[in-house]
Amino acid sequence: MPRPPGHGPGFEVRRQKIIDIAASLFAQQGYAATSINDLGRAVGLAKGALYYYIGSKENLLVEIQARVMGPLLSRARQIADLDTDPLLRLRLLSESLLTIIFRRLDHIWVYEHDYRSLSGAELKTLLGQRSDFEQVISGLLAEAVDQGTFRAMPPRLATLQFLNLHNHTYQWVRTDGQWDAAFLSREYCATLFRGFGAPDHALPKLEEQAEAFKRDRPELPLDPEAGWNSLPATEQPAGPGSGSE
Amino acid sequence: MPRPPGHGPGFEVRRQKIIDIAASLFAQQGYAATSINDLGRAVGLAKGALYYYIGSKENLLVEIQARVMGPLLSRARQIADLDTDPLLRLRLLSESLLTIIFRRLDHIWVYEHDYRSLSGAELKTLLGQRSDFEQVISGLLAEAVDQGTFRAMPPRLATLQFLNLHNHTYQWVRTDGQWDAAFLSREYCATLFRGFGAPDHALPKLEEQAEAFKRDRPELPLDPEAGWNSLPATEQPAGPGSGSE
Amino acid sequence: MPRPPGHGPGFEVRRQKIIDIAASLFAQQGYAATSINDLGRAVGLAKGALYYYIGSKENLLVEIQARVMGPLLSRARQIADLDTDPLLRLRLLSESLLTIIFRRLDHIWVYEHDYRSLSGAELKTLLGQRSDFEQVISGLLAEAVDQGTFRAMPPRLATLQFLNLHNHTYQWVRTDGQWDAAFLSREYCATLFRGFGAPDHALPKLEEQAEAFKRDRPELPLDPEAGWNSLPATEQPAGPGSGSE
Amino acid sequence: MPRPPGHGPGFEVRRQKIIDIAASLFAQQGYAATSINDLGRAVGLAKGALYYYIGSKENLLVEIQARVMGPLLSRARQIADLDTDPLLRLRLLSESLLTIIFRRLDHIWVYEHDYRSLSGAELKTLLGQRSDFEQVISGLLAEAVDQGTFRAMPPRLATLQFLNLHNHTYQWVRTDGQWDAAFLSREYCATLFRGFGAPDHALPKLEEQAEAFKRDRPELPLDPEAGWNSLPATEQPAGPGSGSE
DNA sequence: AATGAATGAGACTTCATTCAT
DNA sequence: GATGAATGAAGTCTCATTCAT
Repeated sequence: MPRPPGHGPGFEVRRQKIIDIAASLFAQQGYAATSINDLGRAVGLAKGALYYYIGSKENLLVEIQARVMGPLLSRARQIADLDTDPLLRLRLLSESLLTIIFRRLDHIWVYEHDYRSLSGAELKTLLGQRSDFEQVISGLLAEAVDQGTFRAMPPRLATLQFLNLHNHTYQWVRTDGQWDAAFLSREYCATLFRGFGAPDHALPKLEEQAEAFKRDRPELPLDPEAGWNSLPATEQPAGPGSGSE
Repeated sequence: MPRPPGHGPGFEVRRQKIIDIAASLFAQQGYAATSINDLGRAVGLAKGALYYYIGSKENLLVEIQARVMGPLLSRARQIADLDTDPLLRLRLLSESLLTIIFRRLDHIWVYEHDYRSLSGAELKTLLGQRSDFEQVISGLLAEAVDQGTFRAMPPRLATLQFLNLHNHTYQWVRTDGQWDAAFLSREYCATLFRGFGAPDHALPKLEEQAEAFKRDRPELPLDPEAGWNSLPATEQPAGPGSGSE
Repeated sequence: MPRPPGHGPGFEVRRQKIIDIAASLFAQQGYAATSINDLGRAVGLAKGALYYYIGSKENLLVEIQARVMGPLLSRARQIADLDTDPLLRLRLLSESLLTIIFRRLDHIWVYEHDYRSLSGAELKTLLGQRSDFEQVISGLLAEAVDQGTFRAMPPRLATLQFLNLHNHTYQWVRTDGQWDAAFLSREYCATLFRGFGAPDHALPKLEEQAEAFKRDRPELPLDPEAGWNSLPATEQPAGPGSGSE
Repeated sequence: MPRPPGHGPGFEVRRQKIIDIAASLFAQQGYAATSINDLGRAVGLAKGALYYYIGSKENLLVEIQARVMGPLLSRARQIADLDTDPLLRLRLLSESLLTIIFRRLDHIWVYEHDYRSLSGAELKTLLGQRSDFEQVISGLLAEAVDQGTFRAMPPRLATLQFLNLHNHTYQWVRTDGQWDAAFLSREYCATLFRGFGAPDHALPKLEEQAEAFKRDRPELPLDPEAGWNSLPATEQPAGPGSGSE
C-alpha cells in the first residue's frame, strides 16, 4: 500500500528491504526493545529518512504480520478447496504452514510475540485472520471425522492439537539444521493422524492406572504447587510417637 | 527470602499479593507495556512503597518464573523417579504440567512471552531449568522406545512434539471452560502415545499421495509465498498459451 | 543542642555516636551519595529511630562542621592571645590546625567538600567562622610583618599561602603514616617563615630568567591551552618558504 | 570524537558550549546538586536534545576533567623537558598551573570536588593523570635537591607542599581581582624556593620555644578538642583541687 | 525509643515522532 | 530523498521524610 501519491521507482524495493531488517531485529530483541535508532543503524539510514518509508513503528508490525498471514491464508484456502482426501489436504496444509515457519522464522517470532502491541483496528484484522485459518483446519478435520477416518472427538480439540503441534515449532526450530518442512510435516501428520484415527482399544489400561495412582498416592499430588511451601523444608511437626521415648 | 534485614509479619503476604497482580498485568498487556505506575495503581500503592516490596521490575519477572519452574521441576522429578511404566509416568507428568498451566495461566503467559527481558544471570538460570525439564521428558520417552512401546524415532523429535502439544496450550485455554487438566492430559496422551506407537503400516499411501501432488501440480506450490507478489494483484495478464490446452 | 525537651540519659551519647558514623560515611562516599538508609544500616537503627536522633540530614552537616570549627576557633583565639612572639603563636596555631586535621580527617573532608549543601542560614554561620579563623591568622602575620621579622608583602597574600599549605593537607594525609601533626607543622612553618622572611636578594636572577623565557620562546606559551586544538594534529598550514622550492 | 556516525558542522561547537555551561553550573552548585533539567534550562534546550549532545551526565564530568588535565599534562612535560635550571622550570610550571586555574576556574572546582562521582574506569584514568603530574614536579624538585640548590628533605614532602600551595588556590582566587597567574607564581615560588633552600640556621630558637610551650603549659593543649566538651558548657564544677595548686 | 510502612517529588535516561533545510 | 536537530512524554528507580503503632 504505497502511501503518499508519487514515489520513485526504488521506493517499494527499499521499503521491503527495511521491513526485512525490521523483522530480523524485532525477532532478535523483541519489538519493544528495538528502537527506531537501532533500525536506522541497521538499515544505514537516518531517522528522518526512515520515517519516509515506514510511516510509523507500529506500521512495521502490521506489514510483518500481513506478510505472514496473507500468503498463508490464501494458500490454505487453495489447498482446502482441492478435490482430494481430507487427510492429504491436511498433510499439504501442514507442510505449507511449516514451510512459511522455516522460511520466515523472523516474522513468525514477531507474529507470535508482539501482536499485542497492535492497536485496536489492526489487532482485530489480525485476530480475524487467525480465526479464518483455524476454521480452514477445523473444516478439514471435520470432514475426516465425518468420513470415519478419525474417531469421534470434540472438533475444536482436534484443531487445537493440530495447531499446538505446528505453531509451537518456531520456538526451537533451526533453519540451518537437518530437518526441513517436509520432514516435520511427515512426522507431525504421522503422529496426529494415527493418534486421531486408531480405535479406542490401543491404550486400555493407561487411564485405569492413572486413576489408581491418583487414588492411591494422595501424598504425591499431580498439582506441582500442592504442599509446595512445605516441600523443601523438613520441619515435620514431630507427630505422636516420634522422637525419643 | 526477606531482603532488607527487618520486616514485619505482613510483608511477605503483601509481597506475594503484589507479585500475583503483577503477573496478571504482565499477562494481559505484556511486561514491557506494563509500567510500574500501572502496577502501583492496580495494587493501590504509590511507587515508592511498591519498590519497598519488589526491589525492581525485573525481579518481578524472576519471581514469577520461579513460581512456575520451581514446583514444576520438583514434581516432575518426583514423578520420573516412580517405579512404574514410563507411559504412566508420562501421563502423570502431562497432567502435572497441564495443571500448572490451568492454575497459573498468567504466569505461563509471562513465562513464555517475556523471558527475553531477563538479564544475563537470571536468563541463564531460567534456560537451565527449561533444559532440565526437557531432559526429564526425553528420558521417559527414551525408556518407552527402549522397551519397544514406541516405534524408533529421533528422540529429540518425540520430546519436541510432546512439548509443542502441551506448551502451546496456554495460548487458547480457558480456565472457566468445560475442559480441565485431567481431560486435556488424557486426550493429548492418547494422541501422542498412539501416534508414537502404531506400527508403520497405518498411513501407507498418504506420503505417496503427497509426493505425487507435489510432482504433478507445480502450479500450486506448498510454499505460501511462491508467486505471492502476483497473486493479490489483478494484473494477471492471463495471456494466450497459459493453462492447459 | 538537645532538641525535644525531655530525653533519656543515653540520648546525647547515642546521638554523638551517630554523628561520628555519619561523618565517616560522608567522608567516604560524599554527602549527596550517602542515603539515610546507608546511615541506618551502619548505625544499626531503622530510619524512624534515626530521625529521632538526627532531626534531618542537613542537620548532620551542621553538627559535623560545628565539631570542627567550634574547638578550632576557640583554641585559635586562646593561642593568638598568648603573650609571646607572633612566630611562636603561628607555629602553635599551625600545629593546632594540623592536629584536628589528623584527628578528624573525616570531618575535614566533609567540611571541605560539602559545605555548599548547607542552606542559607547555616551557610552564613559557617562562612563567618571561616572568616574569623582567617582573621586570627592575618593578625599574627601582620604582627610579624610589623616587627620586621617578615618582609613587607600584601597581608592577605601571606594569609592565603598559610591557609593553602595547611588546608590542602587533608587531600593526601594518612593518619596511619609516619608523619604526624607536629612534624608537618615544623616543616610547613620552616618553609613559610623562611620564605616570608628572607631578604629580597636570594633569588635575584630567577625572575629575570622567567621574563626572558616568556619573551624569547613565544612558541612555548605557559598557558596550557594555548594552541591546544592544533597540538596533537600536525596540519601545519605550509606557510610561505616551507616545502619544496 | 563524534559519537553517532553523522553530525552536522555545528554539532561540536554547540557541544563545547554545553560543556562550558555545565562546568559553570557544577562549579556553582556542585555536580550532584545540578540536575539535567537545570542544565537544560541554562542551555535553552529540552532534556532530549541535551542528551543528543552529552551522552550522559557522567560524561560531562569526564570531558570537563579532560579539558583540564589534557593540556596541563602536555604543557608540563614540555616544560620539564627544557634544558634549563630546574628552578626556572619549576617557576614556569607553576605559572602554567596557575594560568589554567585562573582561566578555567569552573573546571578546577569540578575537578577538585566531584571527581569521586566518576565510575571505575574513568576514575582510574583521572587518578593516573594526577599521579603523572605529581611525578613531573617530584622530578624537578629532586633535581634541585641533587644539585644542592635545595636542602635535603623528604622528596614527597616537598612535592606536597608545592601542590598544596598551588592547588588550594582555586578556593579563594578571583579572576576579576588585581592578582594574576604570573604574580601568584612569583610569590609562591619566592616562598617555596627560599623556604626550601635557606640553610638550617634561620629559625633556630623557634622549635625550642615550641617544645618548651608544650611542656610548660599543659592546660593549653594544642589539640583543639582537648577538654572541648567542658569548654562551651557552663557546668564547670570548678570544684576544689582543680587547676594548679 | 523504635519500627516498618508509606509517600511524593525528583533524578537520569530513552524513545517515537516531527520538521526545517 | 535525506539529514541532523529538537521535543516532550513516559519509564525506572532513589530518597528524605513522616507517622501509626
